[in-house]
Amino acid sequence: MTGLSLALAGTVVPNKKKLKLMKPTINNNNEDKKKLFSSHHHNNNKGGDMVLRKKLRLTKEQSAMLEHSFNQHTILNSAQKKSLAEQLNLKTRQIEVWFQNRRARTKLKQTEVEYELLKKRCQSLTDENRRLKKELQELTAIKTSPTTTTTVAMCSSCHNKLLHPN
Amino acid sequence: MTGLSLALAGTVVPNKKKLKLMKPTINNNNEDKKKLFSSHHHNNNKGGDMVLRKKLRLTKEQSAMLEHSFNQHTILNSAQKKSLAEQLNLKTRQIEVWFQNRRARTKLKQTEVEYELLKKRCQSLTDENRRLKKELQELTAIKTSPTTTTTVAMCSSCHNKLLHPN
DNA sequence: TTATAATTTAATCCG
DNA sequence: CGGATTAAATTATT
Repeated sequence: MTGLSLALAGTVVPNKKKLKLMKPTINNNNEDKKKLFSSHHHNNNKGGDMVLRKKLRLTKEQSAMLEHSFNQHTILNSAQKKSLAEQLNLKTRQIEVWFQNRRARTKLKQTEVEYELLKKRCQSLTDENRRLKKELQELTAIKTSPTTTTTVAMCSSCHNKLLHPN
Repeated sequence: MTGLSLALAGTVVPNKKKLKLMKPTINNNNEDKKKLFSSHHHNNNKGGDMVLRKKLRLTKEQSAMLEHSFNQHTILNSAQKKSLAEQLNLKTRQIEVWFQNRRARTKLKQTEVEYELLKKRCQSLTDENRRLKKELQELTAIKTSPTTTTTVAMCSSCHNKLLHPN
Protein backbone atom coordinates (compact mmCIF):
# COMPACT_ATOMS: atom_id res chain seq x y z
CA MET A 1 0.00 0.00 0.00
CA THR A 2 1.18 3.37 -0.65
CA GLY A 3 1.91 5.58 2.19
CA LEU A 4 -1.34 6.87 3.27
CA SER A 5 -0.26 9.86 4.96
CA LEU A 6 -3.67 10.33 6.32
CA ALA A 7 -2.72 12.28 9.25
CA LEU A 8 -5.13 10.66 11.55
CA ALA A 9 -3.21 11.70 14.43
CA GLY A 10 -4.05 15.27 14.12
CA THR A 11 -5.09 15.68 17.65
CA VAL A 12 -4.77 19.31 17.34
CA VAL A 13 -8.10 20.71 17.96
CA PRO A 14 -8.15 24.33 18.57
CA ASN A 15 -5.86 26.26 16.59
CA LYS A 16 -3.82 28.33 18.76
CA LYS A 17 -2.05 31.44 18.31
CA LYS A 18 0.80 31.08 16.13
CA LEU A 19 3.55 33.20 16.94
CA LYS A 20 6.00 32.96 14.43
CA LEU A 21 9.35 33.82 15.30
CA MET A 22 11.40 32.66 12.60
CA LYS A 23 14.47 31.28 13.88
CA PRO A 24 17.07 32.08 11.47
CA THR A 25 18.50 28.73 11.13
CA ILE A 26 21.99 29.37 10.66
CA ASN A 27 22.45 26.04 9.45
CA ASN A 28 25.33 25.54 7.54
CA ASN A 29 27.61 22.85 7.17
CA ASN A 30 30.10 24.18 9.34
CA GLU A 31 31.81 21.08 8.71
CA ASP A 32 32.34 20.53 5.19
CA LYS A 33 33.89 17.36 4.44
CA LYS A 34 33.18 17.78 0.91
CA LYS A 35 35.64 16.24 -1.30
CA LEU A 36 35.00 12.88 0.10
CA PHE A 37 32.48 12.16 -2.33
CA SER A 38 31.58 8.78 -3.15
CA SER A 39 33.38 6.37 -1.12
CA HIS A 40 30.83 4.24 -2.60
CA HIS A 41 30.00 1.08 -0.94
CA HIS A 42 31.86 -0.51 1.75
CA ASN A 43 33.43 1.83 4.01
CA ASN A 44 35.01 2.06 7.13
CA ASN A 45 32.84 4.86 7.47
CA LYS A 46 33.48 7.65 9.62
CA GLY A 47 29.95 8.24 10.48
CA GLY A 48 28.43 5.83 8.13
CA ASP A 49 28.36 5.67 4.44
CA MET A 50 28.32 9.18 3.30
CA VAL A 51 27.32 9.80 -0.19
CA LEU A 52 27.67 13.49 -0.25
CA ARG A 53 24.70 14.52 -2.19
CA LYS A 54 23.57 17.93 -2.99
CA LYS A 55 20.23 18.78 -1.61
CA LEU A 56 18.38 21.23 -3.64
CA ARG A 57 16.26 23.98 -2.31
CA LEU A 58 14.05 25.49 -4.91
CA THR A 59 13.40 29.16 -4.93
CA LYS A 60 9.90 30.51 -5.01
CA GLU A 61 10.25 31.36 -8.61
CA GLN A 62 11.44 27.94 -9.55
CA SER A 63 8.65 26.26 -7.63
CA ALA A 64 6.07 28.51 -9.17
CA MET A 65 7.35 27.85 -12.62
CA LEU A 66 7.40 24.13 -12.05
CA GLU A 67 3.88 24.18 -10.67
CA HIS A 68 2.71 26.12 -13.63
CA SER A 69 4.25 23.70 -16.02
CA PHE A 70 2.77 20.84 -14.12
CA ASN A 71 -0.68 22.28 -14.49
CA GLN A 72 -0.23 22.21 -18.21
CA HIS A 73 1.38 18.82 -18.51
CA THR A 74 1.94 16.42 -15.69
CA ILE A 75 4.42 14.57 -17.84
CA LEU A 76 7.17 16.08 -19.86
CA ASN A 77 9.07 14.87 -22.82
CA SER A 78 12.79 15.23 -22.91
CA ALA A 79 12.66 18.41 -24.93
CA GLN A 80 10.41 20.06 -22.41
CA LYS A 81 12.58 18.88 -19.61
CA LYS A 82 15.63 20.39 -21.16
CA SER A 83 13.85 23.59 -21.84
CA LEU A 84 12.64 23.92 -18.30
CA ALA A 85 15.99 22.98 -16.97
CA GLU A 86 17.61 25.78 -18.85
CA GLN A 87 15.07 28.35 -17.82
CA LEU A 88 15.39 27.43 -14.21
CA ASN A 89 19.04 26.72 -14.15
CA LEU A 90 18.53 23.20 -13.02
CA LYS A 91 19.69 19.90 -14.35
CA THR A 92 17.22 17.99 -16.44
CA ARG A 93 17.49 15.17 -14.00
CA GLN A 94 16.23 17.44 -11.28
CA ILE A 95 13.30 18.54 -13.37
CA GLU A 96 12.56 14.92 -14.00
CA VAL A 97 12.67 14.03 -10.34
CA TRP A 98 10.57 16.97 -9.40
CA PHE A 99 7.82 15.93 -11.75
CA GLN A 100 7.95 12.38 -10.50
CA ASN A 101 7.59 13.52 -6.94
CA ARG A 102 4.90 15.93 -7.91
CA ARG A 103 2.87 13.18 -9.56
CA ALA A 104 3.34 11.01 -6.53
CA ARG A 105 2.04 13.76 -4.31
CA THR A 106 -1.04 14.14 -6.43
CA LYS A 107 -1.77 10.49 -6.16
CA LEU A 108 -1.26 10.56 -2.47
CA LYS A 109 -3.80 13.29 -2.09
CA GLN A 110 -6.23 11.17 -4.01
CA THR A 111 -5.86 8.31 -1.59
CA GLU A 112 -6.47 10.63 1.28
CA VAL A 113 -9.70 11.71 -0.30
CA GLU A 114 -10.66 8.12 -0.87
CA TYR A 115 -10.06 7.37 2.74
CA GLU A 116 -12.34 10.16 3.80
CA LEU A 117 -15.04 8.92 1.49
CA LEU A 118 -14.70 5.42 2.84
CA LYS A 119 -15.07 6.76 6.33
CA LYS A 120 -18.21 8.63 5.46
CA ARG A 121 -19.63 5.63 3.68
CA CYS A 122 -18.91 3.50 6.68
CA GLN A 123 -20.74 5.93 8.84
CA SER A 124 -23.85 6.13 6.73
CA LEU A 125 -23.89 2.37 6.44
CA THR A 126 -23.83 2.11 10.19
CA ASP A 127 -26.71 4.50 10.45
CA GLU A 128 -28.81 2.77 7.86
CA ASN A 129 -28.02 -0.51 9.46
CA ARG A 130 -29.35 0.60 12.76
CA ARG A 131 -32.46 1.93 11.10
CA LEU A 132 -33.08 -1.33 9.29
CA LYS A 133 -32.64 -3.39 12.39
CA LYS A 134 -35.14 -1.32 14.24
CA GLU A 135 -37.67 -1.52 11.46
CA LEU A 136 -37.16 -5.22 11.13
CA GLN A 137 -37.73 -5.77 14.75
CA GLU A 138 -40.97 -3.89 14.67
CA LEU A 139 -42.21 -5.89 11.73
CA THR A 140 -41.27 -9.14 13.32
CA ALA A 141 -43.11 -8.13 16.41
CA ILE A 142 -46.32 -7.58 14.45
CA LYS A 143 -45.99 -10.76 12.51
CA THR A 144 -45.62 -13.00 15.51
CA SER A 145 -48.12 -11.32 17.70
CA PRO A 146 -51.10 -13.52 18.59
CA THR A 147 -53.54 -10.85 17.44
CA THR A 148 -52.38 -11.05 13.92
CA THR A 149 -52.35 -14.80 13.66
CA THR A 150 -55.79 -15.33 15.09
CA THR A 151 -57.18 -12.58 12.98
CA VAL A 152 -56.15 -14.16 9.74
CA ALA A 153 -56.99 -17.65 10.92
CA MET A 154 -60.63 -17.09 10.08
CA CYS A 155 -61.81 -15.70 6.80
CA SER A 156 -64.18 -12.80 6.64
CA SER A 157 -67.17 -14.85 5.56
CA CYS A 158 -66.80 -17.14 8.52
CA HIS A 159 -66.31 -14.22 10.68
CA ASN A 160 -69.50 -12.67 9.45
CA LYS A 161 -71.33 -15.90 9.89
CA LEU A 162 -70.11 -16.05 13.34
CA LEU A 163 -71.43 -12.66 14.09
CA HIS A 164 -74.63 -13.00 12.18
CA PRO A 165 -75.65 -16.62 11.90
CA ASN A 166 -78.45 -16.70 9.38
CA MET B 1 -9.41 6.59 14.04
CA THR B 2 -9.83 9.97 15.17
CA GLY B 3 -12.57 11.83 13.75
CA LEU B 4 -15.43 9.62 13.00
CA SER B 5 -17.93 12.26 13.56
CA LEU B 6 -21.35 11.36 14.59
CA ALA B 7 -23.46 13.86 12.94
CA LEU B 8 -25.90 13.88 15.75
CA ALA B 9 -23.95 15.66 18.22
CA GLY B 10 -22.31 18.72 17.15
CA THR B 11 -19.23 16.98 18.07
CA VAL B 12 -16.20 18.92 17.66
CA VAL B 13 -14.43 16.94 15.17
CA PRO B 14 -10.86 17.44 15.60
CA ASN B 15 -10.02 18.48 12.26
CA LYS B 16 -6.94 16.82 11.32
CA LYS B 17 -6.56 18.63 8.18
CA LYS B 18 -3.58 20.63 8.08
CA LEU B 19 -4.26 24.01 9.17
CA LYS B 20 -0.93 24.92 8.26
CA LEU B 21 0.24 26.80 5.50
CA MET B 22 0.12 30.15 6.82
CA LYS B 23 1.89 31.80 4.14
CA PRO B 24 2.62 35.00 5.76
CA THR B 25 3.87 37.19 3.18
CA ILE B 26 6.09 38.75 5.60
CA ASN B 27 7.91 35.72 6.14
CA ASN B 28 9.59 35.23 2.99
CA ASN B 29 10.65 38.42 1.71
CA ASN B 30 13.39 37.91 3.90
CA GLU B 31 15.23 36.05 1.47
CA ASP B 32 17.69 38.14 3.07
CA LYS B 33 17.28 35.59 5.66
CA LYS B 34 19.99 33.57 7.00
CA LYS B 35 22.86 32.73 4.94
CA LEU B 36 24.55 35.83 4.36
CA PHE B 37 26.51 34.12 1.82
CA SER B 38 23.66 32.81 -0.07
CA SER B 39 23.56 36.18 -1.39
CA HIS B 40 21.76 35.36 -4.47
CA HIS B 41 18.24 35.68 -3.81
CA HIS B 42 16.78 35.77 -7.08
CA ASN B 43 19.45 33.66 -8.05
CA ASN B 44 20.27 32.02 -10.99
CA ASN B 45 22.51 30.19 -8.86
CA LYS B 46 23.92 27.32 -10.54
CA GLY B 47 21.35 24.70 -10.21
CA GLY B 48 19.22 26.38 -7.71
CA ASP B 49 19.88 26.84 -4.13
CA MET B 50 22.17 24.05 -3.35
CA VAL B 51 22.90 23.27 0.15
CA LEU B 52 25.44 20.60 -0.19
CA ARG B 53 24.30 18.02 2.20
CA LYS B 54 25.65 14.67 2.94
CA LYS B 55 23.37 11.78 2.46
CA LEU B 56 23.93 9.07 4.94
CA ARG B 57 23.81 5.43 4.13
CA LEU B 58 23.65 3.19 7.12
CA THR B 59 25.41 -0.10 7.15
CA LYS B 60 23.66 -3.29 8.04
CA GLU B 61 25.23 -3.28 11.44
CA GLN B 62 24.20 0.23 12.15
CA SER B 63 20.65 -0.38 11.07
CA ALA B 64 20.47 -3.53 13.12
CA MET B 65 21.77 -1.78 16.15
CA LEU B 66 19.35 1.08 15.72
CA GLU B 67 16.46 -1.29 15.26
CA HIS B 68 17.42 -3.14 18.35
CA SER B 69 17.61 0.01 20.36
CA PHE B 70 14.31 1.11 18.97
CA ASN B 71 12.69 -2.08 20.14
CA GLN B 72 13.80 -1.28 23.63
CA HIS B 73 12.97 2.38 23.66
CA THR B 74 11.31 4.26 20.91
CA ILE B 75 12.46 7.46 22.48
CA LEU B 76 15.95 8.23 23.65
CA ASN B 77 17.27 10.71 26.07
CA SER B 78 20.32 12.69 25.23
CA ALA B 79 22.61 10.36 27.07
CA GLN B 80 21.39 7.39 25.13
CA LYS B 81 21.69 9.29 21.94
CA LYS B 82 25.26 10.16 22.58
CA SER B 83 26.04 6.65 23.58
CA LEU B 84 24.57 5.20 20.46
CA ALA B 85 26.21 7.80 18.34
CA GLU B 86 29.59 6.85 19.65
CA GLN B 87 29.03 3.18 19.19
CA LEU B 88 27.91 3.61 15.64
CA ASN B 89 30.21 6.38 14.64
CA LEU B 90 27.40 8.71 13.85
CA LYS B 91 26.57 12.16 14.98
CA THR B 92 24.00 12.40 17.70
CA ARG B 93 21.95 14.49 15.36
CA GLN B 94 21.79 11.59 12.97
CA ILE B 95 20.67 9.23 15.68
CA GLU B 96 18.03 11.69 16.60
CA VAL B 97 16.76 12.01 13.07
CA TRP B 98 16.77 8.30 12.59
CA PHE B 99 14.57 7.79 15.59
CA GLN B 100 12.23 10.49 14.47
CA ASN B 101 11.83 8.90 11.13
CA ARG B 102 11.55 5.49 12.66
CA ARG B 103 8.69 6.61 14.86
CA ALA B 104 7.03 8.19 11.86
CA ARG B 105 7.27 4.93 9.97
CA THR B 106 5.68 3.04 12.82
CA LYS B 107 2.80 5.42 12.88
CA LEU B 108 2.41 5.17 9.17
CA LYS B 109 2.09 1.42 9.38
CA GLN B 110 -0.55 1.89 11.96
CA THR B 111 -2.63 4.06 9.72
CA GLU B 112 -2.31 1.52 6.98
CA VAL B 113 -3.63 -1.14 9.31
CA GLU B 114 -6.44 1.12 10.35
CA TYR B 115 -7.31 1.65 6.74
CA GLU B 116 -7.52 -2.06 6.14
CA LEU B 117 -9.71 -2.52 9.17
CA LEU B 118 -11.98 0.23 8.04
CA LYS B 119 -12.28 -1.41 4.67
CA LYS B 120 -13.20 -4.74 6.20
CA ARG B 121 -15.70 -3.15 8.49
CA CYS B 122 -17.25 -1.34 5.59
CA GLN B 123 -17.54 -4.60 3.74
CA SER B 124 -19.21 -6.50 6.53
CA LEU B 125 -21.56 -3.62 7.08
CA THR B 126 -22.51 -3.71 3.46
CA ASP B 127 -23.15 -7.41 3.68
CA GLU B 128 -25.26 -7.21 6.76
CA ASN B 129 -27.09 -4.35 5.26
CA ARG B 130 -28.02 -6.32 2.22
CA ARG B 131 -29.13 -9.20 4.37
CA LEU B 132 -31.31 -6.97 6.47
CA LYS B 133 -32.90 -5.37 3.48
CA LYS B 134 -33.72 -8.71 1.97
CA GLU B 135 -35.23 -10.00 5.15
CA LEU B 136 -37.18 -6.85 5.57
CA GLN B 137 -38.54 -7.04 2.08
CA GLU B 138 -39.69 -10.60 2.55
CA LEU B 139 -41.47 -9.73 5.69
CA THR B 140 -43.15 -6.80 4.09
CA ALA B 141 -44.11 -8.93 1.12
CA ILE B 142 -45.88 -11.48 3.30
CA LYS B 143 -47.70 -8.87 5.16
CA THR B 144 -49.04 -7.03 2.16
CA SER B 145 -48.98 -9.49 -0.71
CA PRO B 146 -52.28 -10.30 -2.39
CA THR B 147 -51.45 -13.99 -2.28
CA THR B 148 -51.37 -13.94 1.39
CA THR B 149 -54.54 -12.02 1.72
CA THR B 150 -56.48 -14.20 -0.67
CA THR B 151 -55.13 -17.32 0.87
CA VAL B 152 -56.19 -16.29 4.25
CA ALA B 153 -59.29 -14.76 2.82
CA MET B 154 -60.76 -18.17 3.10
CA CYS B 155 -60.13 -20.23 6.15
CA SER B 156 -59.44 -23.94 5.99
CA SER B 157 -62.90 -24.98 7.09
CA CYS B 158 -64.52 -23.02 4.31
CA HIS B 159 -62.04 -24.45 1.88
CA ASN B 160 -62.88 -27.98 2.89
CA LYS B 161 -66.52 -27.30 2.63
CA LEU B 162 -65.99 -26.00 -0.84
CA LEU B 163 -64.24 -29.19 -1.94
CA HIS B 164 -66.46 -31.57 -0.14
CA PRO B 165 -69.80 -30.08 0.34
CA ASN B 166 -71.60 -32.41 2.69
C1' DT C 1 15.45 27.59 24.56
C1' DT C 2 15.23 22.76 23.99
C1' DA C 3 12.82 18.87 22.31
C1' DT C 4 10.17 16.45 19.42
C1' DA C 5 6.09 15.41 16.76
C1' DA C 6 4.46 16.26 12.22
C1' DT C 7 5.09 17.40 7.56
C1' DT C 8 7.69 18.22 3.46
C1' DT C 9 11.28 17.45 0.21
C1' DA C 10 14.76 16.01 -3.06
C1' DA C 11 16.89 12.05 -4.07
C1' DT C 12 17.69 6.97 -4.67
C1' DC C 13 16.64 2.20 -5.90
C1' DC C 14 13.96 -1.25 -7.93
C1' DG C 15 10.87 -3.46 -11.24
C1' DC D 1 7.89 5.78 -15.39
C1' DG D 2 5.62 4.42 -10.82
C1' DG D 3 6.24 3.03 -6.22
C1' DA D 4 8.55 2.63 -2.12
C1' DT D 5 12.24 4.42 0.89
C1' DT D 6 15.15 7.53 2.90
C1' DA D 7 17.81 11.10 5.33
C1' DA D 8 17.32 15.58 6.00
C1' DA D 9 14.93 19.95 6.38
C1' DT D 10 11.08 22.65 7.79
C1' DT D 11 7.17 23.84 10.59
C1' DA D 12 4.59 23.75 14.62
C1' DT D 13 3.76 22.65 19.35
C1' DT D 14 4.90 22.23 24.28
